[in-house]
Amino acid sequence: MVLRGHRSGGWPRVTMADVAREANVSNASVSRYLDGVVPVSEATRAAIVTAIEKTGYIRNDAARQLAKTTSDTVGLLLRDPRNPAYGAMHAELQARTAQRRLQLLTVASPLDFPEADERAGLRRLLQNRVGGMLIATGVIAPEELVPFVSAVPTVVLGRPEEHPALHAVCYDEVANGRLIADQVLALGHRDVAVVVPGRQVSVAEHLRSTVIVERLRAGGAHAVTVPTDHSVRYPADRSTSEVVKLARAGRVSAVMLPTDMRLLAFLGEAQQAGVRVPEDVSATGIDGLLPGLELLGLATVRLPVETLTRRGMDVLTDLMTAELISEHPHTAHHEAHPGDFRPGRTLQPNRS
Amino acid sequence: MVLRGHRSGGWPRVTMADVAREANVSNASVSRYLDGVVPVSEATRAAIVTAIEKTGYIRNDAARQLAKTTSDTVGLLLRDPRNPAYGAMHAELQARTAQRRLQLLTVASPLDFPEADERAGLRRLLQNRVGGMLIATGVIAPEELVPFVSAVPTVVLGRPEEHPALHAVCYDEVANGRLIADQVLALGHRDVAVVVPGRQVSVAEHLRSTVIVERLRAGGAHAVTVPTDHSVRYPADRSTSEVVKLARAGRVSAVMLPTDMRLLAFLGEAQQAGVRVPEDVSATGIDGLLPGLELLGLATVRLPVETLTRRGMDVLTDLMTAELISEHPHTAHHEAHPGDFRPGRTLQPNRS
DNA sequence: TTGTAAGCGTTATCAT
DNA sequence: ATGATAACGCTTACAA
Repeated sequence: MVLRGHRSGGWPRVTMADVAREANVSNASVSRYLDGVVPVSEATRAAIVTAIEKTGYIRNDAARQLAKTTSDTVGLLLRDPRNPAYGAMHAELQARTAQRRLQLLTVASPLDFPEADERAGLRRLLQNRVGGMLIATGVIAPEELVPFVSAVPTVVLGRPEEHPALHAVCYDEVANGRLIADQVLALGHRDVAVVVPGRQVSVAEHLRSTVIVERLRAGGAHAVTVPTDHSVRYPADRSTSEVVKLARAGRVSAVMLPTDMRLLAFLGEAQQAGVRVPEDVSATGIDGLLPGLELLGLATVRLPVETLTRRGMDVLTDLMTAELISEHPHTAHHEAHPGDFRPGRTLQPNRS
Repeated sequence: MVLRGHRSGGWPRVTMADVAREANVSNASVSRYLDGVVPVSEATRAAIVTAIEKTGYIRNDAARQLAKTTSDTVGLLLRDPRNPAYGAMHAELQARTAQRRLQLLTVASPLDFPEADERAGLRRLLQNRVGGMLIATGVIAPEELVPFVSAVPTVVLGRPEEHPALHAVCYDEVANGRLIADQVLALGHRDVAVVVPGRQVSVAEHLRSTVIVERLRAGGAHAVTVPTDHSVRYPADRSTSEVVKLARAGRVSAVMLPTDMRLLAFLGEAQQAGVRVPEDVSATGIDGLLPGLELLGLATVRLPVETLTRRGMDVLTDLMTAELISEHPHTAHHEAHPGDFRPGRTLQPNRS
């Protein structure tokens, strides 16, 4: 499909030259006025302003980007807008970029073909010559990311990243996993089911779950792992039914899931199967970002989105300006931010 | 802040000319190969492919856009990514644009300064010379939209729009309001509180609520309206406490809110105030898009996002191709899609 | 099928 | 402070 763009239909596009002619000044003056950094005389300013009003001129960003070799657009690769955890991140980043007078260009990757699409999304961002990139908890492997990173300042956001060439501001998934595992242990649970997504599903989820399992075992509990290769789409995949089955059989007194969306899925299936939470089995998630969380009484860890996005933007802009002065640190920046445990009625002392 | 972009730091940018030189062909051949529509000989194809591999070339989209006067990017103005209703829309649209080999450029407007920011967002989209625009339930007035619309094919999405110059694919808020009001009436409620947001908060919400009020009154019920000038941020604004007060005083047997997020806020405050839902008062929302909906048992109307986004993209691409052949319909296209009532335990027969 | 060259609408350099 | 004019990297007639 070939689509005609802006030039079509309506009036012929008005360019900067039109404005200049209308205002009886040079092209350059208009450009300078628009930039606002070099001062122009009051007379020309006035002429330009009215000319712009009259013509309805809007600056062509493509031409601008081509002429400047710099960009004030930040690219965001976003995993799944449907998931409130990413929605919150998107909203936060939007606000923070606006604050810094930067643009945010968002590319979302549909859940269904993550790998291929994240690569394509990355390319699209690069084609747009973004000045910096934010990778929000993608599934793409670090090695694949590295070649891109040499082209543009990039910060991996949210997902734990140890790669020496990738700057990262992430959730402290190790701390988070321990935090909630300790709560479960403290309440006397000794037989616990844990859903463990593969790392190709989500690096973060995989890490959370494995940490939880380790911690449970270190604490003397018996942890039953239930693997899954499916994304957190609600409603659920097979691992959920698996866990419900374990609960119904009384084989576990608690069920732990790496995200609140999965917890929701579990609660839904449990309800249908007649398994009561928390009477029959306790359950926990991680996120703390779902609207309605408190009403449902989800026991979870609240991720620090606000801190994450703030620090992420800090690091990225530092990087972008550092490149400006050709200062290349050879050690990538890594930082991790733990969340807070949020008690909820889905997690109760073990009564069995 | 001045930020250096792509050109900085890493290697000097490789251009199409570099690829052409490497492959011993002309610039034009490379361009044609990349476009894929005009065939090139096998020999040149092979040479180009290896040259691209070797150089790591990535096409500069700004230059491309400048040279073509058309764009295959669709701009999306999105209200609030934190709200699952918009998150769902975003995800859907992402998938649908990808399907049509179009790009989706998203600009989100933070809740706090809707009016000014939506105008700015629109400008940004236009500066990017998008080939089409999707306005997802903004708050900006139709009159303000019209001048932009003459520049680019535009479809208003989700929010009810009657303006003769604006194409719109929206939720049938009248049908939705009636649908749920009828349910409440049928269950014998005769004293009902309705939260009514101002139209400057949200055109859609305003309409939903006023329709509900009308319908209730037409059905012989007494409707208490509680106005609000605040956005649907959870937790709540004063109108929520107001409604809780009415419920506690026993002045109403049901409370109706124009969105599920508001319903959530109400449920939260009610719980804290010791008002039981549905024992003391029934409550309804509209959306049906919250994850965990069924668990909470929200009585609501499920909005048809899938249909909306599909039709929206249909209309937009029609418009974009119609402009191509200079065919200008003088009557704007309007269509509305009703949702489905979803029963939930928050809505019960009136027992008072 | 391939190459040449004239734009596309800005910004930036260098005079003035 | 302002005005020419050369990039910027690509597409697309038009020629060959």
